[in-house]
Amino acid sequence: MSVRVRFAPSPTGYLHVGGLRTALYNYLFAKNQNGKFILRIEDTDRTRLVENSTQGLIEILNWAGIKYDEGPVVGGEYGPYVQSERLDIYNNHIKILINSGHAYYAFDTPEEIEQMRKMLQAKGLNPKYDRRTMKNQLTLSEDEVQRRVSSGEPYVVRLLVPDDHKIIFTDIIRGEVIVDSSEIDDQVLLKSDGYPTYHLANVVDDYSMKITHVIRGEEWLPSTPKHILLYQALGWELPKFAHLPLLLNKDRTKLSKRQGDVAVEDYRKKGYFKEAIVNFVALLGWNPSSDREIYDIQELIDSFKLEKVNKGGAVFDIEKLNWMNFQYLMKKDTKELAIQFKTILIDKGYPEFSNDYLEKVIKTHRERVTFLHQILDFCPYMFQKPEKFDKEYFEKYWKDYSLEILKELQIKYSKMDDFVHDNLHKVTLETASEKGLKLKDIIHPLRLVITGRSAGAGMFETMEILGKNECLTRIQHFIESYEKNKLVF
RNA sequence: GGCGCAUUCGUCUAGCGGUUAGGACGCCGGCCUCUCACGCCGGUAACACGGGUUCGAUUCCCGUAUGCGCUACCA
Repeated sequence: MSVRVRFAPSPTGYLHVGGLRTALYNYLFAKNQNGKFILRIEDTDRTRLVENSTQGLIEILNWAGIKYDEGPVVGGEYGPYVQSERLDIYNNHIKILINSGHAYYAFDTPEEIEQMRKMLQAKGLNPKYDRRTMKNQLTLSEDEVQRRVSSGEPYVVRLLVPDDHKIIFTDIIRGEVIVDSSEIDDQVLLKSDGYPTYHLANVVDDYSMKITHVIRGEEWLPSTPKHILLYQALGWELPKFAHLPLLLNKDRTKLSKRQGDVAVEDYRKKGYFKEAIVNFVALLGWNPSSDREIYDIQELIDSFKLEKVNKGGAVFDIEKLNWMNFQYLMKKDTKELAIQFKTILIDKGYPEFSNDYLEKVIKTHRERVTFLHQILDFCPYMFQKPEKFDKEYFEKYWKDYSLEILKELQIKYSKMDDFVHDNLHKVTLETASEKGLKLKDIIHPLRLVITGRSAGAGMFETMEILGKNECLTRIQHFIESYEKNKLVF
């Protein structure tokens, strides 16, 4: 039987990085096994729906390169893939469960249930639904039940959980898990608004969509026995289960807002590459037992093994993500980066630079930043003349002879035919020797004049990229300002 | 509270009875150097605890502790 897995988010907001990892592991497993990856939207909670979030979910998944084989928009033979469009299917199964005695109608109001729980808690008992004392199909007469249902009185349908029954299942990641059914509440399967709960919809859909492996977050581990009861009640074969460890904050609580960004979209906006996020998140809770850290998506697919997923939660460490982003910044093709960078510049209102120029700037500066967009902050002087000059740097390196040398260089540079690194180095070094100075005695003041700052790429590389005209203009401009005592710091 | 799951350097992890417990991020130091970086070299730092099993436990079993999850007409 060919592998079929699904990612089944609720459209209640943005995709969480934990959700991204769940989706990714499903995807990696499917592709590794030559199976199908399905996207299903679980929108049965009408109160938490967030408009357009399905669209956002799909968009961010596409951005990350996690393509689904079946799901909303693309369709597939087991659709529809949105639960609110499958209500008939759930209702049919509810009827089957009621008729077979595995589920029953219940008519209690929320207040009555609340009261029951309080009473049980007061007695120190488990606040489970007490099916023997509440208003339901088991305590009411058949006629009464019929009357209430057909009169349109609100009702829910609950799963009749057997007493004292050990539920044992094997989780691919965790091994054998045993839960006693007496711990399990008579779960609501159909809500009074006519929508199914997660438990029912999930089981029915997984079965009818022929899902072979249920790969989901650890928070679902405690409800897996409920699902198994449902499979058994419906006489269905169980899928295999794999419960993924949680993603954690720095303080080891479940990853949440407040302690940093959790939406994938936030990271995208900050300038993280999708390759970095996918690579990073993939290695949170799993790795191919190798010393390598950098993997492209195909390599992840090729080496992915569910059995090798860790059991313990993993802290989302932004420092390592940053390092990984840097790795991809260094690795990526500069042509592609230049195109991206161009849009960043345009957004910030800069004039258009040639791709060739941008590529050169990127090549010489990317090793100094974490994000592509930071190049602009790091070397704004590559895109506009320096307006201010670093005072500390000036005071440290500008000597009484510096102006004289600068004027000499101005003349020498202006006579150069080939304004390239090696020639600039040669000419500048000659000047230094003539004056009995070291190269760096000249380079620092020169850097100040050309860039206004103390930090930057190699001076001669920088000058070569800026070009002869631009450099001479900047030197001239500096001399004028300096002599008029109009330098701005 | 009950139930479940987990526990190797600060963090991500390798390890599947015998290892000087390895790698990566971070941090610290050095080298390189025109600055800032990159890079290179080196350092720091871990098997939660207590019992077993065994010739031998990080590894297997049982407790304890701690953490997390679930305990909804939310998923």
